[in-house]
Amino acid sequence: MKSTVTTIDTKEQILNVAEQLFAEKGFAGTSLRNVIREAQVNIAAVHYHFGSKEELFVAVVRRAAQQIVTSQLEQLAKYENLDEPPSLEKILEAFYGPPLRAIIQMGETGLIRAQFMGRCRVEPSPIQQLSEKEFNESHRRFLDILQRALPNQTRTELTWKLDLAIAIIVRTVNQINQANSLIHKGSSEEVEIAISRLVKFVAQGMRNYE
Amino acid sequence: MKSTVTTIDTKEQILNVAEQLFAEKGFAGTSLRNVIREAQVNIAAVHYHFGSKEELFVAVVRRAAQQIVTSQLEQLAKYENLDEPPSLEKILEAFYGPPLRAIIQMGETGLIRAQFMGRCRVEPSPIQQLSEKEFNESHRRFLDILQRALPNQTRTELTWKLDLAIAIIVRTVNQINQANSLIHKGSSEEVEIAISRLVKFVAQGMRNYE
DNA sequence: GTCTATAATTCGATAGAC
DNA sequence: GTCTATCGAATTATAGAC
Repeated sequence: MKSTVTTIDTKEQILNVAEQLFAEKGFAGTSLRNVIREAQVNIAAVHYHFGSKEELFVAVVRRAAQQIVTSQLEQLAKYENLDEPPSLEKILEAFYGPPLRAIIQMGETGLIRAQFMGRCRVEPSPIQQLSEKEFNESHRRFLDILQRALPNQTRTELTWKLDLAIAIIVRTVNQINQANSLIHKGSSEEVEIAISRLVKFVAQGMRNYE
Repeated sequence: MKSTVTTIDTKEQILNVAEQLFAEKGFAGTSLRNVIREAQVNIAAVHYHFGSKEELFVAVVRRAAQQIVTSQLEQLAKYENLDEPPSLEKILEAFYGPPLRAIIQMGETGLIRAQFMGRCRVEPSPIQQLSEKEFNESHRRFLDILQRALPNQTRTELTWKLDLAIAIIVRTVNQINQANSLIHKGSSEEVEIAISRLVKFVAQGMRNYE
């Protein structure tokens, strides 16, 4: 079916360009004209495939979030059914490792995705809410297992610590390739070192309590 | 001089409303017409007092950043001329304490300021650069004294750790009053507890190295 | 599914009267 | 210093031909 292929290409082309521009300029700072110019498609194609600017944004969020969440939960599943809770370090490794490796492996596209996800967290209502919804289940399950690994800490305490852990990974991936950043786009060994240092940095802060 | 008083009121009124709208919607998401409607001033007044939308943004940044930087450097000055470097905890206390206390003391206005400063960090070029410039000297001096307190760590390592420390304080103040957040707008005792927990959280991660 | 053409708003900025 | 009026450009979205 030639027409189907063409459609998918057009849709994906729009999604890719929209993700990049939303990442760089935010929702309000990106116009559909910017998107269609770079994607080399017609303005009407956006409305035909997605309906509106906001629905286009939701589509971009869905695609990005699902990949991250799926890889995280895949790692987490190994631990959830064990009698013994895993160490805090293993949990953080399951949280940080998959998205970081995926982003690095994707190259330039990964950096765009990282920037996009970070921007979602500071978008005004209702854009931010649309994106956070995609992570709800993942965050709840990570909190559950954190609770088992750190039984002396309250749910509230673990919640703001996980929130800070997210802020840290978001900032880290957004600083990739910046001067003096923890990670520079490069070898997979460098990524593993960065992950272990991030895990160490955060684990120290999370374990501490009172 | 009545006219002077009126002028200052108009300028400050514009600054206050602009800070709130920039904080909520970002630079691109805020129109000058939104500002003048809420500030109840004339559209031409904005251009008369500030010149352009971008110059208005710079004026808002200046006012917000200078207050934070001044209070931080005031604390830091006590340590810079000592022979013995202060402990890591004391440095972080000087970094986190003054802005956090100021924001809490300002009430609703402080929350807006916090949101605004957080948003500056994710604005696209050249907006972000305009705001980071205001913090350059402060960050350099904090790095210098961190270097003395943690002589075993490289400048690069301390740089990304300070960057994460900033990401943490930014996220924390932006989550004030959210469910399960570390701080809820309230008593000054609660603020001091929050500061010490934040310091503890970050100090653990920063001290660790290799 | 893709295109052109255009409707209907909204934007930043300015000229000029007061 | 403040106002009205307005320009020129850009925006989202849609109608209708192909």
